[in-house]
Amino acid sequence: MKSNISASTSGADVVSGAGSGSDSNLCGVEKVESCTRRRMAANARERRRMQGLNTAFDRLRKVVPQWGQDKKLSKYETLQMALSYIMALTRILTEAERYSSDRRWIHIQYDHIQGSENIQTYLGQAAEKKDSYTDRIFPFNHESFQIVN
DNA sequence: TAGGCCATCTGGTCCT
DNA sequence: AGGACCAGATGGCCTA
Repeated sequence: MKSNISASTSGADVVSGAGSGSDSNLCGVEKVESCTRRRMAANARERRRMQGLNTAFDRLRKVVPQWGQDKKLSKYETLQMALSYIMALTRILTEAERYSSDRRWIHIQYDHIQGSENIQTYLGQAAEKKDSYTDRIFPFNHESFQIVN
C-alpha cells in the first residue's frame, strides 16, 4: 500500500479546505473549518468505499481460475475472467441439460474433469491446455480482452 | 524510462 | 443536508 497515505490525505485536505479561493467563496470564510471537516469525512468515506470495492475484487479473484499465474489479475482482467468463467459454467449446464439422457456425454465430461480438485481447477487447467474441447468450453485468453463500448 | 496499474483526492450528480 | 456513486486528475510503485 501507499507509504504516503496519511501525509497526502491531511495535506490535500488542508489545501482544499483553506487554500483555494473557490472553496472560500463557496463556504464563506467563517465556514472554512466546517467545510474542511466535511471534505475530510467525504474523503474517508470514499476511501472506505474503494476499500470495500477492492475487497470484493479480492473475493472475486479467489473464485475465478488463475491458471497458474503468480501475478495477481488486474481488476480489468478479473472482470473479464469472471465473465468468461460464468459463460463457461453456463455452457456446461446447458449441455448437461441437453444431453442429460445421453450417458456418453456424461462420460466425456468425466474424462475431462477427472483429476481436477473441482470445477474451478478444471477450468483453469482447461484454459492452459487449449485442446479443442476445452477451447470450446472455456474460450478465455488474455489476447481476447477488448474494450466494450 | 515509458507504460500499466493502483490509491487517493476532488467536485459533480443523484437519492433519501 | 448528507451520503453514495462516479469520473477525472494526480502521483507513486513496479516491470519490461
